[in-house]
Amino acid sequence: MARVTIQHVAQAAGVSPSTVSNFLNDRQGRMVAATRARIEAAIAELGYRPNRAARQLRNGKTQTVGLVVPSVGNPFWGAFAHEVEVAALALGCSVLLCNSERDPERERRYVEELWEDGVRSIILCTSLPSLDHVSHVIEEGLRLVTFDRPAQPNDPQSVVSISIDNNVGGQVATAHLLELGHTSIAFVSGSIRSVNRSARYRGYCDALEAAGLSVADMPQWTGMDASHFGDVEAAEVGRAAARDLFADPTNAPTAVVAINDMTALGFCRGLRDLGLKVGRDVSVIGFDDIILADLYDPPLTSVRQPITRMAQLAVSEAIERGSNESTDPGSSVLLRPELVVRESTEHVPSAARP
Amino acid sequence: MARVTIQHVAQAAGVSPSTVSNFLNDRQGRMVAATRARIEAAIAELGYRPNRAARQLRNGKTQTVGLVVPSVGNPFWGAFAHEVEVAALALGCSVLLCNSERDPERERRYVEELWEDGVRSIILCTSLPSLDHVSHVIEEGLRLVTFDRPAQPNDPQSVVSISIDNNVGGQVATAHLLELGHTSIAFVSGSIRSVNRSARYRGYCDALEAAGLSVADMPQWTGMDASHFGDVEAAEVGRAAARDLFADPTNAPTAVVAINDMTALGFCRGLRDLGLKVGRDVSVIGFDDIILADLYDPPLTSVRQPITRMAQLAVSEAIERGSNESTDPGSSVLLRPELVVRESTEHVPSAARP
DNA sequence: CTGAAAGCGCTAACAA
DNA sequence: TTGTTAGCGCTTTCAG
Repeated sequence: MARVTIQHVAQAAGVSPSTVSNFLNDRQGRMVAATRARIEAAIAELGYRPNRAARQLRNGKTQTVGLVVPSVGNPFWGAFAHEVEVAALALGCSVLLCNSERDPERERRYVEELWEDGVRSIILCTSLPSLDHVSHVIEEGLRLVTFDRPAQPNDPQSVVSISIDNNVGGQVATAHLLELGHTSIAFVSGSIRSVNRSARYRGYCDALEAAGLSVADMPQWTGMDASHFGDVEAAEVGRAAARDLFADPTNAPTAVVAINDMTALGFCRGLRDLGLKVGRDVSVIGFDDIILADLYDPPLTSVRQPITRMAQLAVSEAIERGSNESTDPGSSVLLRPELVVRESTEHVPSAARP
Repeated sequence: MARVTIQHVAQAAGVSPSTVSNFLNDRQGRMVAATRARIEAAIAELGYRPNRAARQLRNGKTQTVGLVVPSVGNPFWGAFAHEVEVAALALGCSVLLCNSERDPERERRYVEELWEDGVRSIILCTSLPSLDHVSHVIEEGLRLVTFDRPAQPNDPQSVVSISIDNNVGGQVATAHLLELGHTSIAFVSGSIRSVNRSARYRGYCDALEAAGLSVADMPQWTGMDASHFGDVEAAEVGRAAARDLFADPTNAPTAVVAINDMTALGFCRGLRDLGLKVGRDVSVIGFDDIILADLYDPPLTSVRQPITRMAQLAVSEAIERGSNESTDPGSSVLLRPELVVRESTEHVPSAARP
């Protein structure tokens, strides 16, 4: 059977194509109930489904929302992508998924391509300090929602940001360790050259200082070089950090704040390589609270991001704004992270006490 | 600046639009070198990019490949989606991602919608015994590649399947446990109502029988009911299985083959709840070899699926077939799984020996 | 070897 | 309140 078009529906309903089009586009006020009913019936009977390509060609836009994540290979982003897809589906949209590998150039290319393909709403999971690489598209009218990156002073007006308050997250994580009696706490991250990471780091510093401790006195791990930017390697970073930090036992921390759960898990693995026991010997706390945090042995203490809620927010900002104007453009939504205490953090080991 | 169309290019190159179109569609034999060069120059100068919507409207197809996975929330599928995206990118295609939650109805709807939207190539990660729910679209010309589901006798001719040989996988896993001296080996799965799962189960049975053991003598876990079909809950399944199997210690296994790594990890977690130690007390083996298998404590023995290779195959079958006709339609590619031995499997504990 | 013209399915002026 | 019409940007016969 051939494709059924708006013409067929019009014919079957005894009206003109434009009336059907009006019907389809929620301008039903413009027609009398009987007409509406006839169109409805015709659509149902013929099993008509509007052709997206034609619609897009005509309107210059899709019903698709673009989602650019660092990498779905990382369980956190996989879970987030999943939530985004669920939320978008509820609003009748599909999701075009792209992995940026945290490469600014790939981010730019993807955003541009999506734009060229008629995608007018993009959720960009980036944490680059600047949005310059995509600002020209924003100026043309792209509705951009950044995720995991609070708004920065120089961001274009129209951008909305969804993220947790990473500074608070860093503080909460560190404070938890301090309360357990730790005074030698390292911060482990592949690179803190991104706004959310540096916010977490600042939270860590703030908490330390509030406790009268100096960051300079903490065991330092200078991380891997910037070329290891991908999220797939997050676990590798943690593992390397464990190896390096404990190479000199006199300078080894009793606790660690990891930039995310994958890094934390990698760190735990590294500890294991060294014959150290997570919790008993070294406390480890991560960020994100991915499913695996609870599955791990020992279950990992983590700072939870409420991804379901965040995905809903991101999608509704991306899709519905313009019609709803629910949030002020240029604003940041900063959700409160939640500390989930499990067994990877324990009181400072007695041997290390004064 | 306004959109640059094929017209502009034509004008700039001093030719007609149709010539440019010919150029674009690799019919360059139809024009003299000088013309070609002028068009190339014009495209470069104007920064022309063809409009996909128009192209699609005209051709009735996209450059997009649809990917339907059970759920990117499961790290295995996240990793696979990532590999697919990489492979597609290399071929100039984008990926439209859909989560079926293993619901046949959602699978059907997604496949239909993708088709309606002009997507002509779909990688469907399903393990439903029948493809009936999408066969009408296949008849209309959909290029379908199934993943994780070997071809079945009644499948439409044109379908190509990519998967590992799950039967062999099940055998290898079980044989490994047998070699370690285990004789009480349970099989843990949420449901084996899918072709790949039942193949793994059969492999398990085969190996047992080859060793002169009877499946009926093994501790049985009858799984959760079919409503728990999602991949997100895989870990829950494992955890529940551990609780149930060890409720009656006289009937507890010394080793377990889990249907996948997430279930295996959940099982390990369940063991921990019971104060049992993975490896020492109970050996656990999973399937997939997700990144986390190596990160876990103890690192998980697993049957690896070569996802990078599989993703490449799936994408090239989905996109390039028709031009290439590389593989016979209707065929199955069955890759060999690889046993990765780590520390979650050990010799049968002495207490359990005769 | 290249150009002119028709039309894919839909929408938004504008007319009636 | 509904119909007519003119394209959106591209490809593809069919003439030149």
